[in-house]
Amino acid sequence: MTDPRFSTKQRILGAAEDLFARRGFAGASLRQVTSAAKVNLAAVNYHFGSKDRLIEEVFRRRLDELNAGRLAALKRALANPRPELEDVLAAFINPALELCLDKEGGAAFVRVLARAYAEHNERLRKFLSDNYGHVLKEFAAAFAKLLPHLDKEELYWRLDIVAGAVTYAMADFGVIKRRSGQSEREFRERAAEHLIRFAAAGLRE
Amino acid sequence: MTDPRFSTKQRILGAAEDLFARRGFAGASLRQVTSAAKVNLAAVNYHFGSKDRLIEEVFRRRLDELNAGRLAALKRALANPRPELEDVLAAFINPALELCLDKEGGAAFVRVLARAYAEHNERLRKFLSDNYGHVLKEFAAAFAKLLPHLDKEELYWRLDIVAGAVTYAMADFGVIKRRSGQSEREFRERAAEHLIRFAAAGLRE
DNA sequence: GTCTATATAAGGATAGAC
DNA sequence: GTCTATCCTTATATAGAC
Repeated sequence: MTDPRFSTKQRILGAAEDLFARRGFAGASLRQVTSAAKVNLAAVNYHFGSKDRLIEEVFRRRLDELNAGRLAALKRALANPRPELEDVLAAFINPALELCLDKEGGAAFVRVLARAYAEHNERLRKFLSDNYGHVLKEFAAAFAKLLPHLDKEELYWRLDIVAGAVTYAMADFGVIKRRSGQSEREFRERAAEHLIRFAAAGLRE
Repeated sequence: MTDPRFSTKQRILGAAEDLFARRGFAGASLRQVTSAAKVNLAAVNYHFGSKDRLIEEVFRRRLDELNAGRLAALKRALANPRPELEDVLAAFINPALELCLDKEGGAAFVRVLARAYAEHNERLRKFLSDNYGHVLKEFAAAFAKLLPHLDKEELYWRLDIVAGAVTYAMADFGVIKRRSGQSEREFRERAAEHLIRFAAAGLRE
């Protein structure tokens, strides 16, 4: 009994994720969240203390796993004696793709992640940088090895562009719609393929 | 007297632009806007009718000029008998760059524009598509001519990726910081150069 | 851990004087 | 066109019973 996957806490996190994706952090109220989660309004403050802390927990719940997956995939890619640029890009992108496709609410979460960039919120930036900054560092080092013709500044410019393109594409902000008859999985996998090819070309240039 | 550039209406639009960029549409209240604009709270409803209509006017004030500039630049680029891919990309990007650099509040506006993508707001999407969709169509046609090896679906995928990278980079969502001693103009121009080179490589691939 | 009830602040919008 | 004052709704957060 009391399956932890459907605990009050998890239901709140799931509802918050969905509403933050659709309406933003300021746009989604705790009343809307608790109502969607079918829990009492007071439960948010009991379990999380405040709306800001709830927001952080929405990130932590997914990012711990996502970034562990990215690091593991990077390690596998670099186990190859001559890794390809595409492999490192895939190590970054594919775990996000799996999150989108395999986890309940995963697609909502990547949109929440994209919102975080737009927020420019210092508290949120610090939280993300403190907790997950090392992952970006490891990827940057791997790209640097594969692209020795780029100096550090040039490399960072391009990685910043790649990060933007990936974030935007994963969050499905674009105008391309899924064709009828095409599954969500097919659609997303195509998007990831295009993204990897495009980014690899831009990085190699 | 009564310089229209500093009218109550324009002051509200300027303050709204700044606050929407920094806090989002839901995150910035009309009280904050009118306080920053040094006008009375009731002035928003008098001049615009509602917060939603104010948001639309914030877009219209800039986008009319921005998109006219983009179309004019596209026309100039296509006047060349053998236009380069980079020229068409520049026709799209440079007017946004000028807006950022030369117009008071321009930098805030491009961030507002990026927020609009994240919103997925149907009302806002329809407003933007109705009023400025034809500009994107003209650019898509120009790219199609320059990239005959790409079928329509392939082309649209890539343009979607480019749009994301441009939006994200222009809104300054990335982690790269301006170096001390580097002017805002230098910094932004470098960003645009990198963006154009990167996007051209990804499109040609 | 979950509820009701409520404190307290802030939100958008408007009425009506000037 | 601009002001004050106010209506009404919604917000976050908490106190205290169960």
